[in-house]
Amino acid sequence: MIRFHNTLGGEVEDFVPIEPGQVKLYTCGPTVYDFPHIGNWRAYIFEDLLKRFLAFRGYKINHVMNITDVDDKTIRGAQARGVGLDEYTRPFIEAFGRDRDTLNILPADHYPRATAHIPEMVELVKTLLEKGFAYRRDGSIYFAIDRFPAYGRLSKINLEDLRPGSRGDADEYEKESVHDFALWKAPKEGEPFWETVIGPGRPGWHIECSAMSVKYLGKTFDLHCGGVDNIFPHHENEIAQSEAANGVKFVNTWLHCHHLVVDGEKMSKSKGNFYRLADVLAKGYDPLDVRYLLLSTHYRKMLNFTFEALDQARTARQRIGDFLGALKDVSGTATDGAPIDPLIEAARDGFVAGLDDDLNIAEALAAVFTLIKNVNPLLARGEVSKEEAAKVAAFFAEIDTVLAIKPSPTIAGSGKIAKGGYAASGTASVSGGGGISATGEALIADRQKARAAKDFATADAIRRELLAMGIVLEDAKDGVRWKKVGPPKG
RNA sequence: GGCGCGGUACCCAAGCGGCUAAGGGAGAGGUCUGCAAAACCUCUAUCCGUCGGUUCGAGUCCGACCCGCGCCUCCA
Repeated sequence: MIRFHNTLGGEVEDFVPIEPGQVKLYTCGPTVYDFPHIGNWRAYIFEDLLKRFLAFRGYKINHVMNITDVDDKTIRGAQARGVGLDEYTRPFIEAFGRDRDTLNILPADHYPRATAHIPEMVELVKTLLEKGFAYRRDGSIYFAIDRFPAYGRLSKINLEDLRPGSRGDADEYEKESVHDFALWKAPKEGEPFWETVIGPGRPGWHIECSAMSVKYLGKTFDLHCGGVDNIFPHHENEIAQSEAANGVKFVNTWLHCHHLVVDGEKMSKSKGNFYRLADVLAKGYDPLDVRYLLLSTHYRKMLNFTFEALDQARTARQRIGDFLGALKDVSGTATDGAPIDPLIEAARDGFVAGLDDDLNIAEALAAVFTLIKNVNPLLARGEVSKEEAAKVAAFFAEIDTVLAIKPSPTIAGSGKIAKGGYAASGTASVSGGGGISATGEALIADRQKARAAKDFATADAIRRELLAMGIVLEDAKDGVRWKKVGPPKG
């Protein structure tokens, strides 16, 4: 039984989907006014883990992720650049897709864009007006919070307790109550707007998620995810709009992932600790090492991003890669060592039990590393048969449908991924994915010749040269193994 | 002020009432190796922010306190 911590109620509870075997999932997507930073990716990777694990447990998933392509920031950005909204947001949408693939995140089933769903939003606002939950003021339409008594249930907020914030937003005209929020914003000079039956204007921030989720998932669906900062007001407002309009429960389970901080502090451009994915990759790190790091801390815990932690993540992932390489090299037939099957089963049980428990990734990973720890000694003593090694490798392939931290064939082909290759003794013909340059191959071959001639000075010089190229050599009994490594530690 | 999160070894991080406190990284010694690397073996928290309490028994429950952090209408 899978259990999740539901923000609504604040407790870990059994997960029971509305339709057996099916999960309807909505995750808050990017506002495409800029490139995402690694904190955004932390959230998307958490959602990917969630999704992959649900699939692993046999669920079919219908995943919707919105693309917010009209809001204050996209409008401001487009104006500043003197281009249309569509032209302004397009590169960010494309970059989002690229980075998502780079991080091995499965695409959603639907990526509805706000600008493509104006009629649905208008319809929803119309319903709210008709039902008396909304009112007009100076061309804008607001949601009247005091008509929705359940307001504040998700975030456990009492409106009276809210610290009165600065109310200098020029968009806010006269509202009945300070906390009422805009469903529809009156047109302003120079801003894009739509002519609709509820009047000209553009949608408020929250309405798109309510309108698009109902379209693709129905009035009530299973899971809604986002960052903790979305709890209030965004998700609170979504609940108010959706439940007021539809008269039924909006979402059964809310999952919120905690923030990522850098060196213990919130990322900010002024502090110089603000990283986008490209900034990290530019330092030579493998994107899947980044994925591993962002994945390996429980989603409800604040994640402190440091390059030291990234180095540790890389090493941990390397240990898995080395282990898989060693499995590949097993050629022996049989053995009377300890049986492998129980070790694999124990690992699988631990892995599933961990993730079943509100995605306890640490427990799941511990089970995986324990398997490595148990099999490596057998490997070292030559007590693993080829068949057994294949079984262990198959297990890793199985769990990697969830973790997705191993080089995938497509990305490995680009040669960016640290992956063990293997060169038969003396020939340096490399096999296996990962790719290595022709000069690299030639150097390995030269070094093998030098070693055969006991010219160790030359051999070591070549090894250093390859290291400078980011290639580490490991001399094994039956040949030389190479792997690519990232930037130097420290 | 309100709501919430966290403080477990040198670092990261599980455990949340009961065997010798997971796992990863780093470090020390050893085996293997031409040397390395990887792997293996051994070691590295009598103790889980502090002080009380409950209990036969507490990082694990209760209370108080001390730190660090997040949100309170831009924000994953």
